[in-house]
Amino acid sequence: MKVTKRNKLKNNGWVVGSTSDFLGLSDEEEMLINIKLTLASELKSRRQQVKITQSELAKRLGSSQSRVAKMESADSSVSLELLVRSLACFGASQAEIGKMIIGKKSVKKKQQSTMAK
Amino acid sequence: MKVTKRNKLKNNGWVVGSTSDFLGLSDEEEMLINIKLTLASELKSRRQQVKITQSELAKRLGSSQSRVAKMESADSSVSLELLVRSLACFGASQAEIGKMIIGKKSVKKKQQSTMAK
DNA sequence: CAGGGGTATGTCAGTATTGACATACCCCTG
DNA sequence: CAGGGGTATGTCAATACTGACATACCCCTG
Repeated sequence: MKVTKRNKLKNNGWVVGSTSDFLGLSDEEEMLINIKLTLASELKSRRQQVKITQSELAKRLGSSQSRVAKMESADSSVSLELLVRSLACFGASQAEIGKMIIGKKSVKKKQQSTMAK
Repeated sequence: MKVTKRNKLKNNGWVVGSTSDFLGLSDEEEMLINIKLTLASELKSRRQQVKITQSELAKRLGSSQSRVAKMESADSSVSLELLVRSLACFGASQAEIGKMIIGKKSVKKKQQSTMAK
C-alpha cells in the first residue's frame, strides 16, 4: 500500500474541491482523499454546531482529543472507517453519509481508470 | 475497538437491508456493516459485468485473489477504505460511491444516537 | 506577563488490516 | 474418476491504524 505520497500532504485548510492535481496522485487516491476531506469537515462542523469540544467528543467516541483533531484535519493516519463511525455517532444516517460523499457541488470530472467497462 | 461481534457475523449471501437486528450490534456498527455489504456486492457485480476473475482483478488492484474474495463477501477483515479503493479502480466516481451508500430502497429508519443536534 | 481553555502535532505500544501463500471447495468437461 | 478454472477459507509476517499521553500552539481574560 502506498502511503508515501499521502504522508507528504500536509493538507490542513482545504477547499474541498481543489485537492492535489499537482502532486502525482492517482485518481483513486485523490478520490479517497477527497472523500476523507469531505467527511472530516462535515464532522468538524457538526461538532461545532453542537458546541462541544474535541475532548468531549473524544469521550463520547471512546477516543482521544488528539485523534479527534486528526480526524477533523483529515490527517493521513485516520481511516475512512473511523470518520464514518464518528459521523454515525452524531446521528448521521447511512443516506446522509452517502449524500456527503456525493457532495453538493460536483468538483471534478473523472474519466475512469484502467478498467472501466 | 470492538470487533468481537463482527467476527461472529458469518454473513455471506446477504440481502442488503436486513442485517443483524437480532445480534446486539450498535447502530453505528450496523450501519458500517450495511455500507460494507452494499459496496461489496456492488464490487462483485461490477467485476462480473466486466467478466474477469477474482485473480485478474486482484492483479489490477495489486492485491491477491483471496483478498478479493474477502472483499466480495464483506469479510470482517476488509476495511471500508479497501472497498472504496477497489470500486474506484472500476471507474466508480465519488458521486457513484455516494449513491451506492445511499442505496436504492432505504431500508431502515434511524433515529440517531446520543448526541444528534 | 501568567494562567487557562481549546486545538494541533509527535510518539509509542497495542491492535487491526493487508498481500501472499497454501489449501479446500465447488462446478465443469472429458 | 481426473484434471482444471474459479472461488472460498485460514494463516502469517509486514504494515497501517488506534487511543493515550506529552507537549506545543494558539487565542483570550485578567
